[in-house]
Amino acid sequence: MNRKATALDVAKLAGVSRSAVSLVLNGRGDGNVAKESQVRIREAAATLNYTPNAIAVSLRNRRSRIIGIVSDQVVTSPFDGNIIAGADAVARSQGFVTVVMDTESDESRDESAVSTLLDRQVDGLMYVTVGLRPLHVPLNMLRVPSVLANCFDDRPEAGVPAVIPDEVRGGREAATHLLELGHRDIAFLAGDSITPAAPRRIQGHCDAFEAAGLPVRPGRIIQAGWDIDAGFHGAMKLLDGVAAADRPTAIVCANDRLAIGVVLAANRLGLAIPQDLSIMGYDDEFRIASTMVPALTTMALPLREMGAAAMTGLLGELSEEPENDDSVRADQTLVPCRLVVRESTGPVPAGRN
Amino acid sequence: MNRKATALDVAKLAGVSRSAVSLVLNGRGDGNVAKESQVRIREAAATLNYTPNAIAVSLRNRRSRIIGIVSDQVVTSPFDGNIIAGADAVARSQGFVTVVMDTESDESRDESAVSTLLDRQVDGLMYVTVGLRPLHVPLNMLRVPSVLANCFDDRPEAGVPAVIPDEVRGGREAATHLLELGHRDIAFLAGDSITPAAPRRIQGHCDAFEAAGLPVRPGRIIQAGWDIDAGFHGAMKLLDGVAAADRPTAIVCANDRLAIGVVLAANRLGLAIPQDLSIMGYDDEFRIASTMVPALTTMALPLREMGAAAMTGLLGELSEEPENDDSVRADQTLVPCRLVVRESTGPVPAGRN
DNA sequence: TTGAAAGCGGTACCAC
DNA sequence: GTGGTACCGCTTTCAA
Repeated sequence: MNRKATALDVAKLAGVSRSAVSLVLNGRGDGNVAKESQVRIREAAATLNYTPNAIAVSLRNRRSRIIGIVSDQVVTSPFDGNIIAGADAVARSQGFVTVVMDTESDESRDESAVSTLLDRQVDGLMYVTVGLRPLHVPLNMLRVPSVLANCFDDRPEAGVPAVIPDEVRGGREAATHLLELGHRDIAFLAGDSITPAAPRRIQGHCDAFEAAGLPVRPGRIIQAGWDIDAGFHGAMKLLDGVAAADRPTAIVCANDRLAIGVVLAANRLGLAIPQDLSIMGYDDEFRIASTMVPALTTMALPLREMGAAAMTGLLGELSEEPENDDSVRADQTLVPCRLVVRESTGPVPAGRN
Repeated sequence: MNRKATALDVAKLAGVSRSAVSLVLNGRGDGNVAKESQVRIREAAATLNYTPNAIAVSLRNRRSRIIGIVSDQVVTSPFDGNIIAGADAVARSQGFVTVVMDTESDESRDESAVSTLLDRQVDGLMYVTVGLRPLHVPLNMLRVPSVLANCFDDRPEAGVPAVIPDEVRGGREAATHLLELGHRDIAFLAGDSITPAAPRRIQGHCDAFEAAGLPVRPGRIIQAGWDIDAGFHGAMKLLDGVAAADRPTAIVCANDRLAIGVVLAANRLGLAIPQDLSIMGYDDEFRIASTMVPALTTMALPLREMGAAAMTGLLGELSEEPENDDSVRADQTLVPCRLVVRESTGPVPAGRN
């Protein structure tokens, strides 16, 4: 538990100066330090188990190689941890470390979280949210290069790039999957519209019908909620006591938990899945969608990819020439979702196409 | 985006020296700096929007006020983020910041994660796991005060304190809840025994029966798995085609997802919950247990509390006199679980008690 | 090729 | 009370 070795210790042991140690260990030894010295330095460093003090390096270089991540409740929620995981993997691969501050959805803590991070001299910032949503970036976030993941600032002047899932396309491809299976009467169980994810998925859903030249039956888009019970009750409304010919043959849900509720309802009503009813989820929630009975066909959110893309962009910005400060690029990168076909969807029942 | 103000800037503006600024802003002004100067310094700091550079402070004080957290897959999993959240809340309240490195369950990355953290000069370390499990603490972890959360090192000489849930008691109280409702034939659906959580919960289960002077029917403890499908198939084995008098009247599951599977099966078999069958979960998984249909009675894991307790202990150790280094306290703190009664459990069906 | 020395932004000791 | 100054550990320039 004795103090860690410093560059000076290494220098002494190798019989050289600290400068030499620094040069060699940073790969700029050739042409500056004699070959023999280099070897001795390397050996000394190894025997002393020397690694540089990152704090001191940060202070000296005025770059901490720390990326601050502010999240609204990613850490405590079972959902989007993968965004952070994806981001962190990229950061780590480039010698960065991330420190995340979770505001637990208390927006009044945004600014102070960013301040704390700024005081720690983070080189860049990333704001991550659990669900897709618009927000006003904390002003002090603009002090360092920043990026938004799974959220966006819709004020055009904000100028912070965002990486978000292509929800419209996701909704469209989900519907298309079912249309191709012959379904014509498809219901959509949405969550509330507090997050723009729901309306966008619905938009895509309708787009698919329009492209197919088919109408969306009125009353088939139901705003229920996001949880199991909402799915259950929504499904009961759609199915319970309704004549077979008047039931939708497929239900697409705005997330996998809704889909669980729908399956629960179908089981209770004695409907076989997918023979009598096809069910789709959304999210491909870890260990939920794939282990359901039946396993859920779902639209996977590209969480890891989003995190990775956001971090890659951010780090890229950091290494660029810092001349072009005010080239306000308010990009918005759309990452496509991934259709995962499992057992809960199948051909439309005979006579209903 | 201009450079941040430094203590020197403040000193100049206030017409004093850096030392004075440091003293005042650290609350040791009285008795050292004239009242007027104090005011001027505070004003100057405010107008310049000065906050100290944490990196510089760390270097000088040789304490970074950073706690490193190594997790096996907490971040990406939907489970134990709350351990980290609880830990982080405590850390933040004392001016610490946490940086978590997720090894994504690759144990070979343990050492390097710890090294990275150590290079960053963390003041302490915490190791968190998703499921309760024994482990060998990475050796270099012993270089700074450390704590384990939801895991433990069973080598007596390890000497790293651990905070874990009281699983035995949890299993006992779950069984007791059902026994009190009159159930006598209770099945236990366990996960695999890779994690000691399962055997401990089973242990508690059997303890409760023994305390009640009742036998556990043979074949009623089933090792299934941890996911929805395992619950489904386990339940089918227990219930499908079995005479009513020979069916268990209650099933307690080793987690909430197993319970979902059991409900799914019950629904399919036309069994009403809790009238025909009581079902218990374990974990009180966020937005799962409380929104199931019916809402699940479950045993809540004290995740936040564990994280908070672990961090509190760790920070306490940091502020203690560092004289008593080798007082190898291999404590193990057991945090009790919390019974949450909802709708999925009820009195035993008539004639089965 | 090498080493001395100047900071990076603070803190804290020590004369005055 | 006050300001000068050494130092935390490292990088980098510059003179020898």
